[in-house]
Amino acid sequence: MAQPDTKTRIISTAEELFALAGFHLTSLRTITTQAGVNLAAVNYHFGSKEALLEAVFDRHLIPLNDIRIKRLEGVAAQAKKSGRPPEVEGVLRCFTEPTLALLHRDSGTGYFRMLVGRSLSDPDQTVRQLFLGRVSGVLELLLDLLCQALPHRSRESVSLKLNFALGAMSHTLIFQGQGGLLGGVDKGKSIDEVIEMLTNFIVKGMEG
Amino acid sequence: MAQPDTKTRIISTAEELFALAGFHLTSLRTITTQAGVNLAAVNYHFGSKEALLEAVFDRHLIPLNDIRIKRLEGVAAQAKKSGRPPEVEGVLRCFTEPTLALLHRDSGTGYFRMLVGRSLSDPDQTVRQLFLGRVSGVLELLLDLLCQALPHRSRESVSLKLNFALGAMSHTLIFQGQGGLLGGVDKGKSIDEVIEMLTNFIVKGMEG
DNA sequence: GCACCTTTCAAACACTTGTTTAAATTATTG
DNA sequence: CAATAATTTAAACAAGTGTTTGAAAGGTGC
Repeated sequence: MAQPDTKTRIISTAEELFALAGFHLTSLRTITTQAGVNLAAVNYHFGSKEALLEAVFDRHLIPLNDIRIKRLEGVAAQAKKSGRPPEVEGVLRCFTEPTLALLHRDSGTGYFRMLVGRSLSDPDQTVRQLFLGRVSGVLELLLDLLCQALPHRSRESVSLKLNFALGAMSHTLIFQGQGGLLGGVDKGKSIDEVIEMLTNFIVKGMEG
Repeated sequence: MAQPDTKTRIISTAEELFALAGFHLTSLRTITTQAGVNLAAVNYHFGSKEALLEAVFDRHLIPLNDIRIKRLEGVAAQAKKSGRPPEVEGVLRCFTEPTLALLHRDSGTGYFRMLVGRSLSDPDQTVRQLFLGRVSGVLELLLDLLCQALPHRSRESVSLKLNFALGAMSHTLIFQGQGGLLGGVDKGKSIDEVIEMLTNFIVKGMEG
């Protein structure tokens, strides 16, 4: 089978290493060696290490955001047409389902899943900002719809609860599939069960 | 006012910088300069940078764990005496309340709060392991009690939900007090309100 | 064939990192 | 006070970092 081209090989290797060891702890020499390319290839094809991280984010995050936005806009249009506020669960699923789909192994996003999970709380400001800049738009749309779905709650309360939900989500993206925090969690649970349980957890917490 | 001794000054400065910029992105030179001590002081007093991180963790984490364990054991004893399983909310509060108390500004743990919030999902394996090794005992005790409180749920399910709850908690520790993810969250909420809302969120999600 | 553009390569660049050393200073103890 | 121990200091160390350079190699079109 033909090897992917240099650029793709670098992105894939970087994605894996960034997810496992973090952005700053992963050196360009480690990436290029594992990818089987020359050290200078990163700066030639991407310009800098930071630009490489952006490319890693964009490869899967742009399609993911497209899906999330389309679904959210669908729910918004539906609500407008019917004249009734959308349901909390329906709104949340627009966001959780495409995101948690990253947990599926066959989607080829195993390492990207971990990277996303960690990025929001990454101690490195560069990583945080690059990531947040790519999701804040979706999050604001999500927040707007949640406020419609919970008209008796203040925007501050809804925003706070959304933060709780995002924390539960990103934590799950990191640890699910590698045994959970305490180990042995995902023995008896299929990925779809995990997705359903997390969605239910968030919906209950949001509505309660 | 007399300055704290060298060791304490290093720990406090390191705590702040580790929380803000992460363990590996914070150099010993930055720490020692800001602390007003000589570069070699870290290796003299602690032995290594990693040992310094351990000292930072231990200063607040040991007392915190003592409180959490005492409260959990209290609930366990109470349940045994009464012959009835403990309540979910009571068990969870043993853990959440002392932990979220880190959010209070007057406790002098402002930066430690962020450090704790990030440590579980830190991309640096060293940070993760040092932290996890200090909390796994409490987490297992917590899981045991939660299983008693939810006898009709499998241990896997309870463990999974506990992971959701921990994600929401650590996320809150990071972002609360600095505007939340999308900004402007903590305008209208007191810290005690936040603690109550998070506890309620977790309890509802756990029971549901 | 030649010329042109893209890509690869080894080497070096300037810089930062954690750690160590040995001398100088301060504190403590007999 | 003298002597011993504890601490602080400036300097150097070896190793690793992202990036740049200029030459070599490969591909494409005329």
